[in-house]
Amino acid sequence: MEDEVDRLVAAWRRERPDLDVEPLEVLSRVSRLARHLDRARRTAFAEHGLEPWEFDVLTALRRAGSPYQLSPGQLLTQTLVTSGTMTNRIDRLTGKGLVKRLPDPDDRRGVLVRLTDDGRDRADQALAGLLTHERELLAQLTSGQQSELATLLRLLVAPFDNIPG
Amino acid sequence: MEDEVDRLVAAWRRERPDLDVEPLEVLSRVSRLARHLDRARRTAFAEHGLEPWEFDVLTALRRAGSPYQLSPGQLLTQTLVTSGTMTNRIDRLTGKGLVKRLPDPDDRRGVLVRLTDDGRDRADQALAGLLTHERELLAQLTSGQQSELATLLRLLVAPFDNIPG
DNA sequence: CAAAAGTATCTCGACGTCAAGATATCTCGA
DNA sequence: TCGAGATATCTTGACGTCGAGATACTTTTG
Repeated sequence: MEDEVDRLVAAWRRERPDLDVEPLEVLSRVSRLARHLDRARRTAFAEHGLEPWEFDVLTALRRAGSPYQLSPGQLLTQTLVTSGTMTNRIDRLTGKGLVKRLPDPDDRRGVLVRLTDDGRDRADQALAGLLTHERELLAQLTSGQQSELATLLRLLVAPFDNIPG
Repeated sequence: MEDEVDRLVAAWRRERPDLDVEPLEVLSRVSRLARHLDRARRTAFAEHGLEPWEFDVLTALRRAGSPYQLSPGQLLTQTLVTSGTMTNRIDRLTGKGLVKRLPDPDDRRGVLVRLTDDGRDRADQALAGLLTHERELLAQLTSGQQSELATLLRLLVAPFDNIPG
């Protein structure tokens, strides 16, 4: 089965036969697949009335474990957005009743963002829905191929995740 | 070597031991790797004074082959942005002298966007630079592992690329 | 040939993000 | 204890994208 990257690589080999475009076979596929996944996730979350960014914030809190609260600072290191963006996001999630701001008892500069019961339920439901959709996508691969793929991808990601940057 | 996804999966198994989060082992790694690649590309392109979106447009024209021209409509299907965005991009690339608009001789509604000589050189240089950087990232893998990875990824991407959507 | 439908591109207003700066508070050494 | 610097969060203005609609032209239909 051919994909867009096969066509992309063929075009480059025609126009730039002097170049070795082999790296694109892996890395362009990673980028394109990620874009498709983003769209699929948007669809999956919409079934639960959530935007992708809402899912990101709610699940970060959910993973923190009871009582499901983190500081805005912790949230922005986990979600890789800037502080202005996070303030805006917390405002909107508060407006929807999915999180609430509490004063940090130990630091009067700080606040704690806590999941409401509704927020926790929505996060749990959206995660279950996401996993259902993702399992379908992976049905293309045998279980052995899936772990092979996970292992190879870990080799590529680990340098980024472990060397600060 | 452990990565962030190992930690993410461990957190979910602790908080939601009832769920099978296996799909995240593959698909979260794809998304995270893609995000890291975006940042690495931004850095690589900056060495040639280009933004990622500029690279996307210029290389689409470059791959079209001589005389390096496409309609705005063809460009927006290739780059997956909306028409308003493409108009804006062509405006800015024209301002930098990397492309120019020509009237379409066969359709007076249309225009053709053509690469200038400078634009073609910049696209060629940026592509070569990108490939150099990407080869370094892939040095983690043997050549055999790279083709294995490409094959597995193609299986996942192909359904998106071949079924319209 | 004329009207209707389709197509190509551009315009415009709303929105989310970022980056820089503002404010309030905390920490630590002198 | 006081002040300098660090820290946590929020505020603000600029920017790029999207999506809906406008405009101009082409194609199809009767």
